[in-house]
Amino acid sequence: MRLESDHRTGRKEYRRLLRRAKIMADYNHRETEKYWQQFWDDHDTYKPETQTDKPKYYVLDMFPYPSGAGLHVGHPLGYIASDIVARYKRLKGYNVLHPMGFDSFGLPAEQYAIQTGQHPAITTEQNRERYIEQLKNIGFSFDWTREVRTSDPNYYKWTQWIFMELFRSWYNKDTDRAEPIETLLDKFARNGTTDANAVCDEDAPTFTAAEWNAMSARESYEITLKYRLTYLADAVVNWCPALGTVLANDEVKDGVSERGGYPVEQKLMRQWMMRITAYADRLLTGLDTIDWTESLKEQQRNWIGKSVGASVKFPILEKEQEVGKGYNPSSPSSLSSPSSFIEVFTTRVDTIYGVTFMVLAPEHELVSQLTTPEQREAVEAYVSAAKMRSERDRMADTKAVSGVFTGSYCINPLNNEKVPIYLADYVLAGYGTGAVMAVPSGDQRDWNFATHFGLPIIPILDAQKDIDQQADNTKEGRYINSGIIDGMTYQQATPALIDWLEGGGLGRGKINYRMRDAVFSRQRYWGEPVPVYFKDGLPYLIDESDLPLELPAIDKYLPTETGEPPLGRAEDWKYKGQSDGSRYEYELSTMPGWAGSSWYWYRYMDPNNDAAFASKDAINYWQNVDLYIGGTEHATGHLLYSRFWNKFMKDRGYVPQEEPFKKLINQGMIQGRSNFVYRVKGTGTESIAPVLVSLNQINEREVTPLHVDVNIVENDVLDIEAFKVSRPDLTENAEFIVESDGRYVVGTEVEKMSKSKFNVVNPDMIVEKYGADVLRLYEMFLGPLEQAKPWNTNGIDGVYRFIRKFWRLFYKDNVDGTSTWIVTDDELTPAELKILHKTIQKAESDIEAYSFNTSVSSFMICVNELATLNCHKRAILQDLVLILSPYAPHITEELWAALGNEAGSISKAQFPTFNPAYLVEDAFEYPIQINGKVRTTISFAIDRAPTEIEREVLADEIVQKWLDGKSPKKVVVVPKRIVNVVI
RNA sequence: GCCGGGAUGGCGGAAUCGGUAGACGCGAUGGUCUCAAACACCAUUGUCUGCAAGGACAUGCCGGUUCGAGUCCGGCUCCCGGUACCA
Repeated sequence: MRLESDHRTGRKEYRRLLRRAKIMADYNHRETEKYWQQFWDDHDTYKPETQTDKPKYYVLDMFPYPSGAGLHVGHPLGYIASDIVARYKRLKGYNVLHPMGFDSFGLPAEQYAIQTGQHPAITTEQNRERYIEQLKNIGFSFDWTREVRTSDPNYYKWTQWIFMELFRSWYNKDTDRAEPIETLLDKFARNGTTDANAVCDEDAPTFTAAEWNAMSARESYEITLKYRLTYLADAVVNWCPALGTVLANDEVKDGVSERGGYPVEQKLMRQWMMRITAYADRLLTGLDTIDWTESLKEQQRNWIGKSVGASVKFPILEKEQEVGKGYNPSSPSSLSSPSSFIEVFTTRVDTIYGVTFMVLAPEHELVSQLTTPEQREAVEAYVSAAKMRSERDRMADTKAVSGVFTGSYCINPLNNEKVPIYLADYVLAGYGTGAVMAVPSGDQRDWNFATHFGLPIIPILDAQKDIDQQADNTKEGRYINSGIIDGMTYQQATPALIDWLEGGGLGRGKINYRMRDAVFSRQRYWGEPVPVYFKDGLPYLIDESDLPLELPAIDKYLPTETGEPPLGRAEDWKYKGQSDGSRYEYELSTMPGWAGSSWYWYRYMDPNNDAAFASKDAINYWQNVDLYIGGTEHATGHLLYSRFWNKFMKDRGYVPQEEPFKKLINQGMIQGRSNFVYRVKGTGTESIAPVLVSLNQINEREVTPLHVDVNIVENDVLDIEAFKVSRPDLTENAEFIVESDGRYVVGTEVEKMSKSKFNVVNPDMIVEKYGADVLRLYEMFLGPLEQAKPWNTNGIDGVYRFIRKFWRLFYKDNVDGTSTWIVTDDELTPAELKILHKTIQKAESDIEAYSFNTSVSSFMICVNELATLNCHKRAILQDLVLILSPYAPHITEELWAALGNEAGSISKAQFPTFNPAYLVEDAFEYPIQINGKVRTTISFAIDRAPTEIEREVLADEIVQKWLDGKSPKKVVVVPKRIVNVVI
């Protein structure tokens, strides 16, 4: 545009044109960013090389669930960090795999389908497209040609295939790995169960080879089901009778369904399970080999919850039996059947003489047998009340003591004492044996229970203190009241007791895990169908050639009238038997959300393979994930299941690495920052117009806070006009009481980011206004990656200014609206080199430490200092462009080309080399402390001897003043750090 | 309840090994430029006290170790994540 100050054009108009022209000449992020995004797409810039000598580097993000609300500013936080690492590693000479995809099965899509009748595949696809568009706008260096979607039949074919492999495998404790089921059958045929050291169901029978070989096909098949790594068992679910469906824990609030508010009860249902407990020990020890944060490893360790203890059998006292009258607890007859004793697991077998009662979970299988007629009514009431409480409520509630006596007794095998049997809901059926031997002197919960029910509290260690006030769980001192261990120490007592118990067949040393086998069925539609059909009541795998078993169409996404899962609605959905043409019922449950995400990092290696989940070549090249970034909320779910499947696949020879994710970083959650306007109470009714008062003008007024859209608020000041337009319901005829400067100041609160709180900030608006580079820099600048923080755009202008200041190192705006390239080839000064190399060093060490916020600030310092020095020299700026490029890929790609390099080639360049020679200092400014407080600073040469420093410091005028004639007690000189004079 | 994490100016945060608390940025205040605004630039900005030089206080709270503690130890408070069917 040509501009002339023409006499016919008024001065005002001229300036208006000038202003427009100036904006145009300034850096235009919209055009530039679009241009390079298109360029990268067109040139497959970020596809890894296939023929290369470069080392590989695999950077992975936890893939998102494509929700209807679209990508919000919290999602990109981790993606930006991983993208910076990916781009940095390319500059460092690695062949980088950096893919993205979608975890596209899940409850919200199904919930939406229930409400609208829309097939979840359709809404999921719409959401996916929106996510991709939003992700592309941010300039990530993903190789989109490798995108995976867990709900795509070409993907879930392999999820189903892995399920089948698990079904076809058992865990051999001798080799400590999973093996094909055939090796187990082989052992059975040769030696029966004697040398089959397997992880299996508790009720798996023992048999000889002859017995095995004589079994019918059905019998032996039934037995193998007890060994497979995926198997059917009863598990507790949230059953809502009114909705006729199983609910997720998320859908249950305060014991009633979130939808409708109907009562929810705990119900046992037949479910597919995963034998993850077989891997408990390897999941534990594997943690020592991977570079994850200690806190995350600790969470997994606690989740697995290995405890070393003993299991002990307490014989049940038959009604007619009397203790001491010919009763022999260790006689074989008293322990002959599983219903003749109660088995407990304890980590403190040494406290067994302190047992004064037994507590069973209300779900314990012996409850009805143990309940005496007099107690039946009370027990039944207690059991049904417990059914209404979730496991978490039961664990959390430690204040209220509740329980009920069954009327029966068992025998403490050590001292033949009669022990009353109670039920209490703090004992969980799923942990240990669902029974606890209660030692009130040593366990606080048992102590509370004993006190409440008036049961005796027996001291067992002479070191126990104040046990009439509270339990004392000490292991110190010597045992008292303790029969065979009287006088022993803890270290002596435990082995002595275990020996005694083992000798009598009454117990044994045992390792117990808190972790339970994982429930793998969901009574849902939008998940992978389980590739199983039922014949005569037994499950069989479908033929591998029939994979993928695709989701059938159904009319409604609800359970059937008879309470079967939604797949029961599918018409004519039956498995066609092999030869005889008969048809069989499919499994009607689907897989849980974590199925598809437990192996997806392998699919990215070779996403379009039809013959395998990924080719051997691809897996052998990429091995495992070098850096994985995602939220801590996955600590014990996804990250544990993924490690489990990975170990299984390694055992079966499909993958080479024991652990899938070498290094893991958790990004903190971005919370919403809600804004509020305040309506004076009593206004805004039908007859009274609303009065809306600014935060600092509320004073004595009674007000109701109302959420206001954060997108019409800037620096906590409301755009009143925009508010009126967007919310006429709240603002019709409204009176606004504003601050003295005319502004309306809103209130704020940190909450979860959600549509209903009007606090969702969408990255697209930021990208449009400030550009993707600014969004990327700003999200990193916000604070440490791993820390949770509320989203707040208050500081984004600073980053925006930084980008323009950076641009002005290259271009100067002219008065006529054009701009001039001002980069020179002048020689560099030591000061400039020092600034540059300080920044190179900082950028490199920060990126290696994943401290992205501090490197952004070092870039700001660098640009500020270069601007102050008026430095526009090519040799400095070219390196600066390179080190900034992982953070701000668009503007740097533009400037890289402007500097005369090949377009689009910055990601193939080399990261500048740091040279420490430029940073050498010859003096250090010592802070001088008097009694730990800095009073002055004095500069000394780097190599100055501490004794000389001490002498000069003491001679210093200010130090003399503080000494006030006294001589110092002590002088601490730490070279290149500090001097402290103690008076 | 249990497990894990966190708390530093008006705000986001920095201080990497126990060594100058508050880098960098936002906001605010004053100024330059402008008819005006925006942009840009300059200066000030933890609190209290003092004319000033300076001094006192200060990293959620209480106590300890140390020449020296935001950092290490003991005891609390509050907030966040997970708690087995949200992903």
